[in-house]
Amino acid sequence: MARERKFSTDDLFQATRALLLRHDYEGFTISLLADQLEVSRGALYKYFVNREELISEFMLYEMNQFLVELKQIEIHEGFEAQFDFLIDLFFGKPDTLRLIKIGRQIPTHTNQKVQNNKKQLDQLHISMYSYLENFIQLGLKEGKLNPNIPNSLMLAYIFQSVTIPNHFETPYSVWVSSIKEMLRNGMFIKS
Amino acid sequence: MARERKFSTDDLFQATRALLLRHDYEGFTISLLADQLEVSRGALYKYFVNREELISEFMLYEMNQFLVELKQIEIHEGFEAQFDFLIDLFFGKPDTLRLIKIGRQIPTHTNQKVQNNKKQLDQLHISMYSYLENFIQLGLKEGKLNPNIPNSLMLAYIFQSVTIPNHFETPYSVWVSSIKEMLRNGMFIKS
DNA sequence: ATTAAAAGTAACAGTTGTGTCACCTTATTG
DNA sequence: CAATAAGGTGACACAACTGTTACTTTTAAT
Repeated sequence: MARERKFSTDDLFQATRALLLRHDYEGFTISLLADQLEVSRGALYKYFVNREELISEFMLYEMNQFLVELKQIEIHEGFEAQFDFLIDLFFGKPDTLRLIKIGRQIPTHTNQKVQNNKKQLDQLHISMYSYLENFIQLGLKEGKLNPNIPNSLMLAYIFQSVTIPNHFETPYSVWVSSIKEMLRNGMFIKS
Repeated sequence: MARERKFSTDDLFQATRALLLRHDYEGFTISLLADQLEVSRGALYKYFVNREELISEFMLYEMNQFLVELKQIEIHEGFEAQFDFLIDLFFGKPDTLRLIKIGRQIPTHTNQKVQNNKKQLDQLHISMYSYLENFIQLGLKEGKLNPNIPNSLMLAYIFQSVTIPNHFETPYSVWVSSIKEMLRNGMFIKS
């Protein structure tokens, strides 16, 4: 008994994704989204009550997807294998990592649903960190990681690595292995 | 024969600085600036023709100041001393590094003066990189740096280090020395 | 004291965004 | 084929910006 939709929920999320990546959190507008989906702005408000609700909803979707993939880290035996898996995962999804950062900007002052979504999102964030924390713990237990460096710092470097712009267009495989080398042994030559 | 100003050029730049840091490039508005300086918006337009011109002007000022300090790297003898100087400089001025990034967002589509300021700013950027490039070259010449890692990657890690949030509030000196350790030798234990 | 330049103001027009609403359109189902 | 409910539209009110302008205020020089 309903009219046919001009776009699917998937279309909606995909367009949201693309626009968030192109224009950042600020800069993302409902008008842009409506243009992208070729509907009026009014139509979009049938599916969410405001911008924040849409974005928080989208971020939950995105984050859940990412966690499914990150969970695969547990399949890999040993720290070295997990390290390689992690770097490959992150470099295979640079956009996802950027989105996770962008998603942190959702403001707190808004309706109940958004509050709730933000709470869930925080929970997913914590899940993500606990996977990574386990990874670090394994590395320490195997005596591979330097125990003097704070865990959060090691994780931050791994995260940041993905976002470093390859200005001089070093070939991808060289770039990635340079980053692994940098993370493993730093920039100094062992003396 | 002129009336006394309610704010100095220095006040203007200081307020611009604080607001850019607080609100980012987007988010910085002339209204906020006027409030901060306790003048009307109209008054501000006596000193620049638009937002972009103000910001580009400010960035030139900021960048020139920074380069004066960075130039001091040449005083230090040897790569190790320069490395310590650089880290200390960067960690002493985390805001300045953020501003330099923010300054990269000035749009290209605007008046001639802004175009010109942007060109000058690019020039200063190049100057900055050439100091850093010399630093890297020295490290390579002294056989201290790993020649397999692209220079731009090493510089990126040094830059990024400053912006890593110290979430768990590790004491400052521990934090900085952990970062030096990470940059020097990575997170893996030497085997 | 007059005057003119510089500094400052407040109101205005224009743009771009948000969220809402009455109304129209379309597909299903009874 | 009529009823109905979901999908969609365009116009509206509102807010926050930007940049402009006619006008007022202050101050130093003549």
